[in-house]
Amino acid sequence: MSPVAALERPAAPRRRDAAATRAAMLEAAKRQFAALGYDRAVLRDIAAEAGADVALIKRYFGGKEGLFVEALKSAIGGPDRLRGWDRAGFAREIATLMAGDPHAHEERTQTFQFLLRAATSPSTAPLLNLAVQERFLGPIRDWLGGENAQARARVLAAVHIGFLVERLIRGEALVGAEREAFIDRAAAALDAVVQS
Amino acid sequence: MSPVAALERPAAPRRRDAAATRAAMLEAAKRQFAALGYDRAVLRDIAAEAGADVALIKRYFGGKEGLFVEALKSAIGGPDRLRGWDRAGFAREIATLMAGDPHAHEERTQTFQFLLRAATSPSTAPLLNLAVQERFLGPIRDWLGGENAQARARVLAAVHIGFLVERLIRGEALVGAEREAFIDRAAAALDAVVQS
DNA sequence: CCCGTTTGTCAACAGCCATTGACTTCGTTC
DNA sequence: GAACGAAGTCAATGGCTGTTGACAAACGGG
Repeated sequence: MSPVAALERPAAPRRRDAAATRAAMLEAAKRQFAALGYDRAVLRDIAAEAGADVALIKRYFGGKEGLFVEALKSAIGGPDRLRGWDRAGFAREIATLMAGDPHAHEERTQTFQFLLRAATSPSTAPLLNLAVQERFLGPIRDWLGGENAQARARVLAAVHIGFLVERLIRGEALVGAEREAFIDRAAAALDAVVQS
Repeated sequence: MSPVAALERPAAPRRRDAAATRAAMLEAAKRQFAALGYDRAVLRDIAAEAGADVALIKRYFGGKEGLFVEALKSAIGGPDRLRGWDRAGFAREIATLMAGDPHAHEERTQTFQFLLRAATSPSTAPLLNLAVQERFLGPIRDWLGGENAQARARVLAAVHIGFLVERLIRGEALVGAEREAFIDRAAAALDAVVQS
């Protein structure tokens, strides 16, 4: 019934490669967790989507929670992601991003859903908190510098998150005058935090 | 172990009253769903907290989903928080709320948590969309007034939600100097939107 | 070519939980 | 006060899902 991996020419079931299957499972996990949330995501389905067996999840990740943490880290990315941002363009760039681009946002949206779901689920919130602290708040704090960097980083993260959620709820991208107005306001809000 | 309804004098098991037990179950459901989310919330516990039996949930609400929807409606219909806010105090009030209060952060954030967690349940997405539009975006827009009210309302709602989520992830309330700094910055960010 | 190790597969288990229907008790009406 | 319906209780059942250990196949070095 499901169009999972129906047409994956069964003649070449992928040469045995632990790293590859591990990566495939991680990818599938990100998709499933994003779409369904932690509790509703089913290990069997994740494994199936990756073209692997459930038992391997235990072997490679220890269990469901381990898989989730690993997927979370993979989704958030490394702590050096902020490198190269400049203060001037930052606010408007983020704002434009959040207004929504009709194209090319598939992957980003998925990551968001993933993070949002993780945030709103009590079972995973502590895990997310840890990851955010290490890979988001810390780097942003350092990037901001100056006084009260920690608190400002918190606020910045909150505002950022807010735009992501709004974008997610809205569903479609903004257009025309409303889009311009939105970007202006959002950039102003972000700048208010970045500029001390 | 759990301090559910242990001390509800068992001598007076409540005179038979369908409406009352229904209401009690709804109240318990709101609490449990807010605290645990849809999936982790257990009907047995909800019934127990309401001092009723599980089977009645089926009879009165049709099932778990029905109970959830009903609880959501009930939560949405709560008091309107925007009434009486003035432009001057608004930002700081919200910011303080989001910093977290070591005490008394039960009732106030429960509804918000419930709504946020509900956002991840596909079956309630339309319901929630409507609620956000009617009870959040609409009032905020009217309250803001002036030019580009709609766009500004979007941004304001987004920032607000962002703080909610950040609070949810963070888990604990802020204290001391960081708390003060956070409130200041958050208020500034909100003000940047409110003041046209 | 052989053997140990890695990789992948299979089936069963065990716990949790919503659902369900039959049964009992209470309240009300005639 | 008898009978009917509503309110509440109880136990069992069935499905779902994470986990687990035993087994088979492939790989690679000696």
